[in-house]
Amino acid sequence: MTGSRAPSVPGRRATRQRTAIAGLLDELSDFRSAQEIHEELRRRGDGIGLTTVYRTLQALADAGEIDVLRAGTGEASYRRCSEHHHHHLVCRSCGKTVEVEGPAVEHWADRVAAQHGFAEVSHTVEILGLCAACRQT
Amino acid sequence: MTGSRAPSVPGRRATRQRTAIAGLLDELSDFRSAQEIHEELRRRGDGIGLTTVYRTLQALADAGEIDVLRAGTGEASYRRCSEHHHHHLVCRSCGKTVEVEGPAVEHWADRVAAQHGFAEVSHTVEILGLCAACRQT
DNA sequence: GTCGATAGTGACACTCGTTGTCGATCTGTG
DNA sequence: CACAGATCGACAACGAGTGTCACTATCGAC
Ligand SMILES: [Zn+2]
Ligand SMILES: [Zn+2]
Ligand SMILES: [Zn+2]
Ligand SMILES: [Zn+2]
Repeated sequence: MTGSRAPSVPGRRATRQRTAIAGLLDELSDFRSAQEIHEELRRRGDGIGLTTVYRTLQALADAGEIDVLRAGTGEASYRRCSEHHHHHLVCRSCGKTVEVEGPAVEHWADRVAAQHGFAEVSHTVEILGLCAACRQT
Repeated sequence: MTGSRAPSVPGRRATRQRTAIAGLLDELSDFRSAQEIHEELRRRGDGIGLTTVYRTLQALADAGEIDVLRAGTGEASYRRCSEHHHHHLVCRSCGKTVEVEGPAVEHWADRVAAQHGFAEVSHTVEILGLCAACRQT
C-alpha cells in the first residue's frame, strides 16, 4: 500500500540508505527519533551512518513527506503521516499516536490571527495524554 | 504596577540576581531566550552568570510565573504572562506576542482525547504569523 | 548588630542532539 | 563502460542546557 514512493525530485538519487529509512518509516506508526531509527536499522544489519539518517529525515521533513514532533526536550521525532492537514494525539508514556482533525480549531486560529492583523498564519497543535492501555497498570 | 513579587516560597531567597531577572521580565512583553536576557542584564551593568539566568528562569517556569515557548530550534524563550490558561499569537518576524483564549479549542482537545480513551490530557497550541507592522515593508 | 547555617552564585567542564567537513564511494546518464 | 557530481559517513565542531563545587550572600536567631 505505501509501496514505492519515487524520489522524483531532480537531483535526488535513490540510494540503499534512503530506501531503508523510507521502508522503516512505512512500518512504524508512532513518532521515532533519528537515533532510534538509526539503532533499529543497524540492528537489522543495514550498515548506515547516523549523519545520513539525520540528513535524510531532514530532507523528508522539508519535502513534507514526514511530520516532525518536538517533544519537551527539543529532541525531534519523525513519523510518516497522511497528506492532508491534521494534528496529533500522543501518549506521553508509550508514544502511541493518533491523527486527529478539527475544523473548529483551524477556523479559530485563522479568525483570531485575522482579528489581530496577522497574516500568513500557521499553527502548531499537539495533544498529550495517557492512553487507555498505559493507564491500566 | 507589577511591583514587588514576593518570593514567598520557603527556602527561596531574594537575591540581587533574581530581582534583576524578575524586573527585566516585567518590562518586556515578548518572548526572550535565556541568553538574550543574560546579555541585556550584562549590558545594564548587572554582573550576572549565565548559569544563574538559566536556573532562575527554570524555577520561575516551574512555579508557573512565566510561560515557556519552544521555537523551531528547540531554544526556549520566556515571557511573563497572565495567570489564567491561554495561548499565544506570535509574529515570526518581530516576535510581537498577543495572548489569546479559545474555549472552543479547550473543549475540542478534551473531547478528542476522551474519544480515544486518553486521560490526563494537556495540549500545546501556538499561532504564528506576520503582524500588520511587519507586513508593510 | 552580628553570627552561622545554608541557599545561592558562577566559572568551568561536560552532556547530547544536531550540523559541518571532506575524502571515499556510489548512481544514473551518455 | 566512463564520468560528473550527488551521497555517504567518520570525525570534529557547535550550541543550548546541566552538573560541579568552592566561594559568597541572605536572613532568622540571638
Ligand atoms: Zn500509552
Ligand atoms: Zn491545524
Ligand atoms: Zn511583527
Ligand atoms: Zn489551551
